[in-house]
Amino acid sequence: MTRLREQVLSLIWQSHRPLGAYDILDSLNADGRKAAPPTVYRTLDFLQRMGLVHRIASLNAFVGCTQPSHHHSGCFLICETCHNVLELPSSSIRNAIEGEARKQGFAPRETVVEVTGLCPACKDDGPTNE
Amino acid sequence: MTRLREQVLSLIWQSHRPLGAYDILDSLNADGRKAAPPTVYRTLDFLQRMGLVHRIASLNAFVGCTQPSHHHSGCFLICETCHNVLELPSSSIRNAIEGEARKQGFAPRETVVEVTGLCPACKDDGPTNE
DNA sequence: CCCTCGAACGTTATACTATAACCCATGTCC
DNA sequence: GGACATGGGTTATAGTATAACGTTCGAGGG
Repeated sequence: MTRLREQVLSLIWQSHRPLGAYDILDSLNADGRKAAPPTVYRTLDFLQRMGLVHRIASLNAFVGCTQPSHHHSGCFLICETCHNVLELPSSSIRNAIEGEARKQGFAPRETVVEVTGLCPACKDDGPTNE
Repeated sequence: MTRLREQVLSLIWQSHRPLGAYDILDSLNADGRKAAPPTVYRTLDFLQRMGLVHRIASLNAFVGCTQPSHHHSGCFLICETCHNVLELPSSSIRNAIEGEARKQGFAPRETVVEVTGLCPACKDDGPTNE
């Protein structure tokens, strides 16, 4: 765990919503570091391999993992209004999906589950928040 | 359904594996049409709205829908070796996921389920195919 | 001690994906 | 025939990601 990696992980954790790679890049540079895209992507790759960060494919963005202990990727609820992301543990869903895949003779390696919609707060606020 | 839309849909159907927007663009232009990216993206948007085409978020690519009758998005098994994609109907999985989301007070609008791994053929071929 | 090697990161350039904004042609409906 | 909606061409640019190579530094072996 180097200074750079700590710095990126901390940025991601502080945000509580998905950050784009270039958001991270800008923060790093605002912070005095002279970084270019490969630096950020390499760091994100590392953090993903460590299970500390997830990539949200629907958004091309990155969030902190809420349960770094389990390495499995989660199931994400993505609010279209406030852009917060909630990670569900819900390995049962994952198991169901991968079981279904195996029934087809498919060998699953990684599973992405991303639900887009409205989070409780934004749903109740009605259209005022949009 | 215009000529352009038929042409794009036909390209996607003929390929049986995800096509990038720029692959489609190149095919169109090889075919005599003078197209630019917005033309392709607009057409893809239309075909998605019609439920004829799905976007694979993990790949930034597009596949034909195998069941255009049901509008819901499917569950995709993506082979890392041969790049074929199998769409599972499996609305039960979708229901389970969205039920789980609603339990959290979340109002789901769209759900992405993408499983990456090895398809039956590539799994059995072993590493020879890689 | 010096050498090698690998990991981490910097640097430059470029590839790939997607959209904004504006234009014009055509068809429909009153 | 004028108003308006739709489809699609055109130009430019924004946003996301990687290739390829260089530099530094520390660990371990001879």
